[in-house]
Amino acid sequence: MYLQILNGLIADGTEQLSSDQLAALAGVNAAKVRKDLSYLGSYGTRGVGYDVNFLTYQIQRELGLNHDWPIVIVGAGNLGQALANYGGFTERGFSIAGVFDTDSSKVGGVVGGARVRHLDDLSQVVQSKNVSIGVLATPGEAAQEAANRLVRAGVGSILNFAPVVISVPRGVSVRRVDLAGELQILSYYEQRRAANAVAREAAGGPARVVSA
Amino acid sequence: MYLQILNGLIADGTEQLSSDQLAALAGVNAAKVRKDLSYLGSYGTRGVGYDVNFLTYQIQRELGLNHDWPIVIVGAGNLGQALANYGGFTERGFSIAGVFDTDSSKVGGVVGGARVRHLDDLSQVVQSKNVSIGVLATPGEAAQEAANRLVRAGVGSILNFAPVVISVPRGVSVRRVDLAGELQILSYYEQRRAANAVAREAAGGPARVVSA
DNA sequence: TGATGTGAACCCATTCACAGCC
DNA sequence: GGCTGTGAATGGGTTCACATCA
Repeated sequence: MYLQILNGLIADGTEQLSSDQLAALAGVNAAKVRKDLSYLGSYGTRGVGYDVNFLTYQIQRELGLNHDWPIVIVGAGNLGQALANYGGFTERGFSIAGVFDTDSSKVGGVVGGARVRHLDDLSQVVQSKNVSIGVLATPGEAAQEAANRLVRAGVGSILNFAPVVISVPRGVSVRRVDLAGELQILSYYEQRRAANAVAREAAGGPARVVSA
Repeated sequence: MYLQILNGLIADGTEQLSSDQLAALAGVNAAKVRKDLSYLGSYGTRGVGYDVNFLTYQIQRELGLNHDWPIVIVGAGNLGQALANYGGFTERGFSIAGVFDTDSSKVGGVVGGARVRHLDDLSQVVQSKNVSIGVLATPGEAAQEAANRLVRAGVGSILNFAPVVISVPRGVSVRRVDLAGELQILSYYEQRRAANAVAREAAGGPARVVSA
């Protein structure tokens, strides 16, 4: 998140900022910002703040973003196509080494400027292009099998967009993005908000509102 | 996450499960599962476990998922189109009340079975269809202005897919999904894994591997 | 016996508060 | 004076351990 905010500041031309300012932008405590950044080293200047460009560079280096990471996308359905077309990945240093599917009506088609290949070719591409990150964008039913294939092919990390929890061998990292789940969380807030509104109306007094 | 796992179990036909089993599936501690579920009430049976269907219903009710939530999608680019086409939202009770854009080349087109409308019509749709959740899928430059419009239209919660942090008035909830950011986190793991592999090779001994 | 529900203990991220430095 | 960097204090989420009950 800090990195994203810093990128925005660079675009604006800002060159210096204090932990206070960064904290306000990130919506966190200033002490937390300083503590977090202190784990990277002492890159601030007392009395002045942090140099935006330098700090950005240090965070990128720590995250391993100083070189390109090739990724593969498994699943060329709605979501897979969107992710392949989505410029945000390549913009931030993740090149798409291949898009894969098992559906013969999809294989051979072009998505995001690349031809869709059959999942059987996964291993070959992962190994020849040194891919270590895979994106899972299959339907739920196919997700576990696709994950198995990714692991067997040698991928070490999986970003799972499928609406199921997958299991992987120890040592493989998984992050799951549950798109509908995010909406569910918001619906919870909205339900609380609605309940509060009702309570307020009944009491005639002010009521607290749920906030993220 | 519990809900998602439970949905999978229902599909499998599982009817009972213990906190131990659920914990294993969720990758957490069994005590945590029991503590979490205890906040909903005492819906387990000592010596037996939890009834999958009943527990699912209780979680859904708590999250406010016992009725449909209409949502609007702002931004009909790659990501917006994908989200509109993505079946996962409607499947889980989020109907798409409208897709909006400011680009005249997109307005009037059809996405996800619905016509794309101009952002100027946002307020009208939000109010007539009682929409309280908005999905932001615009480019970064347009995100803040689109968020302002969502808030003005009366939306109370925003799911932000734009690659920037937006600010909203107090009382409005925002959740941000940073797609590339997720990959960045994985790239960090991979960098560590690579560093460990090098260290192991140098030492000739076993090395620890980073895991999520 | 076996698994839940929960007070108490624990642990670690967050915050405070201030010394240290520009 | 102003802001960083960090030891110490805090607070709350997580885990333990066991009373409780089917």
